[in-house]
Amino acid sequence: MEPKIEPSKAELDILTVIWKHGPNTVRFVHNQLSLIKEVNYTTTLKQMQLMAEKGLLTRDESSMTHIYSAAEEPSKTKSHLLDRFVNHIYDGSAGNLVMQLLDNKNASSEDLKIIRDILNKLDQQK
Amino acid sequence: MEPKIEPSKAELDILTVIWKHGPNTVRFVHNQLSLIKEVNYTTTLKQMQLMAEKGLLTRDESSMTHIYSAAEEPSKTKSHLLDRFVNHIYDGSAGNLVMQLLDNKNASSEDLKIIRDILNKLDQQK
DNA sequence: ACAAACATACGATTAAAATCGTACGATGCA
DNA sequence: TGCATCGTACGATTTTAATCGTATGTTTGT
Repeated sequence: MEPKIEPSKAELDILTVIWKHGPNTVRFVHNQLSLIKEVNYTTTLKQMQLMAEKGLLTRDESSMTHIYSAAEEPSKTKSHLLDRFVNHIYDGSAGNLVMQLLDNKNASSEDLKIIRDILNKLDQQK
Repeated sequence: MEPKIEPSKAELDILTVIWKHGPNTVRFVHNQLSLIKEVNYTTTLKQMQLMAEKGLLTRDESSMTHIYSAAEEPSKTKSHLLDRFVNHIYDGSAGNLVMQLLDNKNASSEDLKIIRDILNKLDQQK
């Protein structure tokens, strides 16, 4: 069983980059982060080193320039975060969450289609 | 325009109590918190005082025992948190979120019904 | 009246998260 | 070869969140 590590805010930013672009160097991640916030290179480096220690990332040290990867499948981590979110904010009810998502929010028609498709698929499975 | 204050973890715990039970005293909130975590009374007090300063809570000081309320409609705050969550974790796509919610997670049949109903309602509005 | 229980206020401390500066080894190339 | 560039390591600091201790006033019950 994997430890349920809660990535912090800054850590999540880094994970997001790696989720999106795949395993990469500190330099690359840092450049991406720089697009959305001002931060020192060594800060990103240190952060990623700590994340590797914690088990959020793994790294390949075979070449001098280390390559960092997400330790878990993105969907697994996201799923875990989603779970926590639903429990904390929506009292564990997925229905409540979706209700607000569709009611209050601007879900695109694509979103609606996707959701409908999923529901249909679930129907067929029964 | 309200300030978009990000409630911290501990603050969210407090908000959750007030959302659930309505405006209440520090003592009451503290007792509820004590059910899920160990914390000193004055810690809860201070936290709520700070939250009032920040504008997360309002308080009625007319009687000696102050009554704290959520400053915003729960749905508004939740909606804001949900929005941030979707943007951060699911790249802004509500569809992606729901997909995972229904695919990976155990959405109850009630949840599914709720979601279906919402979709139908949205259909009719068009 | 007065002690026990409960209230707020608030400074101080502790804990956790995030950032940065500096040292120093590798690499590339003029 | 030597210097600019890029890499990691790591201690130290800063910032933010969270907690607590103590002071002091109010209420309540006997």
